[in-house]
Amino acid sequence: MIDKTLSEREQIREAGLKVTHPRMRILRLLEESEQIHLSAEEVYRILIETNEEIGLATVYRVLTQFEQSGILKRHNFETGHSVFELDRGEHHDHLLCIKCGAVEEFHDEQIESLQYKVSEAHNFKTIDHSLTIYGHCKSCQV
Amino acid sequence: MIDKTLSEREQIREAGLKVTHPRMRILRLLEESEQIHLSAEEVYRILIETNEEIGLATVYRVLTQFEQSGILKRHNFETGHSVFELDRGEHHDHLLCIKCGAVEEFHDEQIESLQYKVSEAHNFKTIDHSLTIYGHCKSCQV
DNA sequence: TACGCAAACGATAACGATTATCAATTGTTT
DNA sequence: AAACAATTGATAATCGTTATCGTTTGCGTA
Ligand SMILES: [Mn+2]
Ligand SMILES: [Mn+2]
Ligand SMILES: [Zn+2]
Ligand SMILES: [Zn+2]
Repeated sequence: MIDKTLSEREQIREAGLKVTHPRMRILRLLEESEQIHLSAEEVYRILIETNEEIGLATVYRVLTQFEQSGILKRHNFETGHSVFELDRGEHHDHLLCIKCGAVEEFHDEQIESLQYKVSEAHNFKTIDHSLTIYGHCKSCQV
Repeated sequence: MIDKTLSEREQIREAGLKVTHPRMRILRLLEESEQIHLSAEEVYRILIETNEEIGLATVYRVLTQFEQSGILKRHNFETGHSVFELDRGEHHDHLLCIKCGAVEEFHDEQIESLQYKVSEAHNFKTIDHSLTIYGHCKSCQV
């Protein structure tokens, strides 16, 4: 959950992490990217293109740290690699186009509460859930 | 979708595959296992314990073939590996205990139809979806 | 039943994403 | 500015899975 009034520097501090060049650069990148959902490799590639000398290991490490401190959300779509996005505080689920890779977001309160009901009916204590709809997006239909 | 009246031999034939020893053995194992959801490594380990000389590569290959021909369903829970289960014809989703690994199944027609609505609202053509609730099962709660 | 041959097998190398290692560097506190 | 733990980046290692390839096998045909 991100308080948008916090600067990158403050967010990193709040996470209990030192404010280093790689961390600042990666957080800024996530905030400024057109693409909301980015993989570690994509973040790395963007850094390289910006002539940043940041190692791939650092990218993975920082993304994981940001996830653990709540700055980022990690998603394991069925693409073989994790993707990350800033935690904007509002839970949502995803529609993923299996043709072009486009990701759309949605939130449906009814689905959420029905999930909770299901969970209760099974005496299950929900911690998290993942709902992804796979298919063809509007522009990928024939 | 499995026609339960078909023997293993017939199911494999229907899939357009030769009836080989490894395929028969793996299909039978899936049908006779207490555990509904099994990973490739688990299938391999069970075969080894039964003194079957079936290679790990063959296990992966056969599971994938069975999936492609509709005999099995593959799930990518957030466990780092795929798990497989017989396709019993009735779609369902899962509750996964992150403590003991137990998997429970559920089906909620309301959730299904709401997902369809969401999909429609986004001009999205649904092909598949994956809904998994993560948490603590009844026996893992303090 | 034996033959022929594509299909399938199993050992193992290779792969892609991710994590671990470790010497050198850097941020923060004094 | 010194001191020192935290962090970095190059790279080795790991893990689940897939590709390779010489050998074996299922099965349609003679
Ligand atoms: Mn999202
Ligand atoms: Mn199931
Ligand atoms: Zn698309
Ligand atoms: Zn449990």
